[in-house]
Amino acid sequence: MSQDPEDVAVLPPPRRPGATSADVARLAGVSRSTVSHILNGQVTRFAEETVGRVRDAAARLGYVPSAAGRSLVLGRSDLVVLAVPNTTLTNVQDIIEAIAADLDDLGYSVVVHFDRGGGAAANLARLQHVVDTLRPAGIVDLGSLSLRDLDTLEEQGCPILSPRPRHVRGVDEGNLAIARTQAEHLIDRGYTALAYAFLVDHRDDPFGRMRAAVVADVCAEAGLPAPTAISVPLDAAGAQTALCDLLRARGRPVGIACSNDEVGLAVSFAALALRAAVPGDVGVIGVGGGSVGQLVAPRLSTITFDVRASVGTIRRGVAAARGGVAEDDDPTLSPEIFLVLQGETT
Amino acid sequence: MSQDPEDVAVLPPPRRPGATSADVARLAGVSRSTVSHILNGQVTRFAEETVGRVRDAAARLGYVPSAAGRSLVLGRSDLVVLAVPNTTLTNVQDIIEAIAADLDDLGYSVVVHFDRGGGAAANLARLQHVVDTLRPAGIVDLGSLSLRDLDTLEEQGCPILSPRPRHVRGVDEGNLAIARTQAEHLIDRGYTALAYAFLVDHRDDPFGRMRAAVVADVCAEAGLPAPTAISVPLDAAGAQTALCDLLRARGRPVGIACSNDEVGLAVSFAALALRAAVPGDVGVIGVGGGSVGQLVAPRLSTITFDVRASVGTIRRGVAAARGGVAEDDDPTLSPEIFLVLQGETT
DNA sequence: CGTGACCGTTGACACGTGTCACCGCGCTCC
DNA sequence: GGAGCGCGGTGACACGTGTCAACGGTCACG
Repeated sequence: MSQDPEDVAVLPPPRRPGATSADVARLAGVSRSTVSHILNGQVTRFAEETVGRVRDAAARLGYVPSAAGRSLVLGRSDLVVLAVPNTTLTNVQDIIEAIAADLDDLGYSVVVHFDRGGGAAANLARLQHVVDTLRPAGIVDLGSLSLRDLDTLEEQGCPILSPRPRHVRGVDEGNLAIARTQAEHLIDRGYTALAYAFLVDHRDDPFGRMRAAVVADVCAEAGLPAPTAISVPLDAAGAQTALCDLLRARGRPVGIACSNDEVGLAVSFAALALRAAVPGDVGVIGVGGGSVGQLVAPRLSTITFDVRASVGTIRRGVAAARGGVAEDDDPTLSPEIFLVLQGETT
Repeated sequence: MSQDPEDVAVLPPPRRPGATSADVARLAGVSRSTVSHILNGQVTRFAEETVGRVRDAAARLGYVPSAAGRSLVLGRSDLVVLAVPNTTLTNVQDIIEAIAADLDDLGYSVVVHFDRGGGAAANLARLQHVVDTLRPAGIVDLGSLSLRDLDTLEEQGCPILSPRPRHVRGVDEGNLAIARTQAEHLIDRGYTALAYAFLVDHRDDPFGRMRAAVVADVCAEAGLPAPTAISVPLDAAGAQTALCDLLRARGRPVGIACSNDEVGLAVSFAALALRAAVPGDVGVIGVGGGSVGQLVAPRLSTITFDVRASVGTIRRGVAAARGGVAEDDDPTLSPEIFLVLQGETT
């Protein structure tokens, strides 16, 4: 403090530590308020020459506003929490990547929050803690939260950027729409006997049971007999045994909704080995949208997220939370359509 | 402010807004400093009864410290930036999930940062911006950064939690160790003619070229002829054509390092269709560790990250950055071993 | 000439936290 | 009986930002 301020202005550290807005103000010869206003877009209220000086000083110092300072005064951060369900969607990486890229362009950073074992209540509590701590600008839910959870979080002032899930009868978990879509697809293809294939030896997954329950609901709605549940191990012999038992019990044709693409491929391979026609004798639909499923013959029918639609919807959610409208809003993107069918061949 | 403070203490909002440490102090009848000290572990310096009162008050109010406030005063946040390379590692989701879970237990949140098109310099600049803004507690690199990038970031006071990549001769990109491991595996298996299979029609990927260059280096070191580069489309017919051309040019046997598991499976299927023995006439190794590769016969040799080792190493890095030692440090986890071979059958 | 409006700019406050230095008190020891 | 010491606890500051209210000056208008 005994140092001449002029010295500080004469020797602007070009890259060393994080320059503050006070440094910018000093270098530009204005007050810190002015810097803050100009750098936040209040340009019209200042002389053009001042705006130039401030911007130049900021650029010269490599000034980057501190997220901590901003969050503190604004009461919310520039973070978006991405809630990822504990499911095996093969292209989850692509989805996260696309969302992160889009939000990055908008100036947000993405904090990932994965569901973990311990039940829905524990996961909500963990998410709650993160929200309380980080005060994020919003939450994007990939199907991990129930409608009630979403409402709870929104009530606490944390906007939900993702669309409300398509309503599923009897349940409120968004990702269960996957199971409904699977069942409806198989029924559309003419299968009147359905089965649900679990992945044997998978980590504790209350999820699978709920999906199977949704398939049962759809069958009941359509007046079809209740689906059979089978467990499929991820090896050729085991899968054949499981499928063989199913065919003996239910006869042909049978449509099998699988808990993921790996199970779907195992079932599909097993059917071919058993000389069953796919599709025809056996209908198969997976979940995940993995590229391998599209590599084999016949291509595996599978369900995945529509990355483009979800990104567009989230972009719209961000704009709404900001109180504006997205510049490049694409009205053809329905906020309801999140799931998409790939390779409708099995 | 005209309100009696007693009133505030009598009506503690149980869940409504984010209670501050001042609220806790008021309710417990102590100063804010005391609350801060006790809640940060300075327990021995206070009377047991006071500690109890403070903790009770904090619990009753559902107090959660503000990340913004902490970050501001500490100069660093409780965020960890995870730099994800633009590669098709099938199990990247698992890796992210495992790392996020582990860091979550340690009290950190994970901000994902994906490589995007635009080149290494642009990606580094984006990462730099995030680091300047967020002041993260550390960076975990999954192979996106060069050694020089890592040094640059560490110099700026942002510790690198992930291990320095195994040194690869002539290059400094960590993920290129993948290509070296692939090549060495094929050579170990007795193949003296090598090829590198690109994914045709993939997004612009300077990555693939560099991997192929590493394979060429390994061949040169081992005194083998330079590898052939082929492009493999993800359909059965196209893959067969590509493989057929290769076999005609190079003869048998040939070991093929593939840019990912999908290419590996395509090559493997094509070889079987061409009545070539796998392994034997054709050796195949992919990248990604996808479960489908382990489902088919023969199981695909593939390279993936050792999730357990990487998590252990990162945990150690966190402890080191904190200036302590991880409680449950497992000394059997070498910080060098990140890559692991799965299903060594093709 | 007085009053009001407008322009460009600024001072001051609040946000919530961690921590350094300090304070009072009761006890012990010479 | 006074000095010293440890215990238990606290006041005050700093961190970096956004924004409200207010400032001085100039110009137009009555």
